[in-house]
Amino acid sequence: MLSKLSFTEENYLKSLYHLSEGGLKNVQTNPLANSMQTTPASVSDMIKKLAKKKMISYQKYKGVVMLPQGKKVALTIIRNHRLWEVFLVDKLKFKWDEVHEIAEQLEHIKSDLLVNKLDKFLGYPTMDPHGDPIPNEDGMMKKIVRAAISDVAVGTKGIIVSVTNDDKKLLQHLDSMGIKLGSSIHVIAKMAFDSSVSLAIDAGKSQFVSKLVAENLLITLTD
Amino acid sequence: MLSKLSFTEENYLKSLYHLSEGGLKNVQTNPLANSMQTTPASVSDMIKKLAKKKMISYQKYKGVVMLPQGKKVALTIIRNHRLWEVFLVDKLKFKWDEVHEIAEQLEHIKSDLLVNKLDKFLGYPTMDPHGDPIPNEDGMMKKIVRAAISDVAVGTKGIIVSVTNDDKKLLQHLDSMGIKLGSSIHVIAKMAFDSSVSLAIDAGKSQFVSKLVAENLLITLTD
DNA sequence: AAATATTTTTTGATTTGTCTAAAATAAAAT
DNA sequence: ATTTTATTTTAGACAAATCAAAAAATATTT
Repeated sequence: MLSKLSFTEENYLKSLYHLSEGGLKNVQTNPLANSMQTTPASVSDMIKKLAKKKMISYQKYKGVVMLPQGKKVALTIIRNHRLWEVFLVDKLKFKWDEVHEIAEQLEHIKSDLLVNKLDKFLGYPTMDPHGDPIPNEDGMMKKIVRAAISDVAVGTKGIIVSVTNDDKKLLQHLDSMGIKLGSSIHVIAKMAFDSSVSLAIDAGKSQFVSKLVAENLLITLTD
Repeated sequence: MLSKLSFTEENYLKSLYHLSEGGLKNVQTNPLANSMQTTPASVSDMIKKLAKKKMISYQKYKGVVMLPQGKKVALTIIRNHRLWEVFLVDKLKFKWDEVHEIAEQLEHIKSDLLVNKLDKFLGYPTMDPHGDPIPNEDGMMKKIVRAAISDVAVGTKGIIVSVTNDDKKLLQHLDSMGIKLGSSIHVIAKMAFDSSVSLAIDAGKSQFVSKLVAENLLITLTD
């Protein structure tokens, strides 16, 4: 049985998961303290507690390695977070940049049934509004390949997952072309002359975007 | 500005609101301890803290009176709770009686914008799945009207909130007709002959119930 | 009004998460 | 191989929320 974890413990495991790149790497005390916005002393204390609960293993002065149970908890929290973000954006019409703080709270609601029903309600999304993959109940997630449109070959298809620039004028420009997060993209042609790119947006007729725009649109490749 | 309150403090205020019947009555330590499933000693401690934060006023040994700020907090929590319950039942298809625990967690998520967007998404409901009224942003709620089905006019719509008889045979009978707490009811017709009533249950096709059954089913009127 | 019972508060302890300052260890530089 | 620097841990303390047991105040009974 899973011993119940506090919000703080869950957040430590989530941070550890990210810093260890999915549990692959060893994590030191200082980076973790930095990531958790706390002191190395507090991290030392918490590490001992998580080790006692078999979530991580560690040797004094040698850093932390995540154990399977700890990874599982972290992936559950990440799954919760990302599903709630989809809910907030798709259903409640939040902007994609307003949802993080609220999802930080919602991710700790404890009920597997709730999250699974939410998943179903949302249509089993595989990606959150920031283009990050959503783990399934078993912690599996699709590996996502991201690239700027300026970097991919002609013929590439993908989905807009990020705009790496929040200039109001750019966002307005994209809006007027019908480009938004989640839009499907087909790269039709690239002009050698000025590096502008011809795109089909949501299977519509193709339009040109400038080199600068193409550099700021990240897509995930769909096949 | 609202000083931030802990989950526990919010729960105390919610309990106080219910026990004081909306802030009208004085509340003693023991009933509050009972309601919070804790000891009188803990209640004494917490009362002092809430008084210091101007949520309540109290005199030693004389019980607690809610102050406007405390009532406001309590009504916000109650609003959150009931809106989330509507979400869980209407959107995620939880059963009526499965939602309380999860709503107890969700009610403490701190974001006014979130709750107001949820309210809109749900179509500004005025009642939760148990037939209790949902306060609006200003803490106002519709006064709920309850009546036996035998007493209401043809055309009335409502939600089953109580069965005033716990005879096993009645409960089995209701079950076989798909009538349960939370079922929505539309009174289609009343027979003068035997005072039996024709009901549409959960917008299904109409069925007859006897005078005796109609007298034992309480609904809250929906419009 | 005194005795008894009930209710409430205080006292002192525990747990969780945190911190600062000091000590211990490891890594880097000389 | 020392010394210096950086990192990590320990020690001791604090605030929040809790509890059991003892003390104090109030209510009720006789």
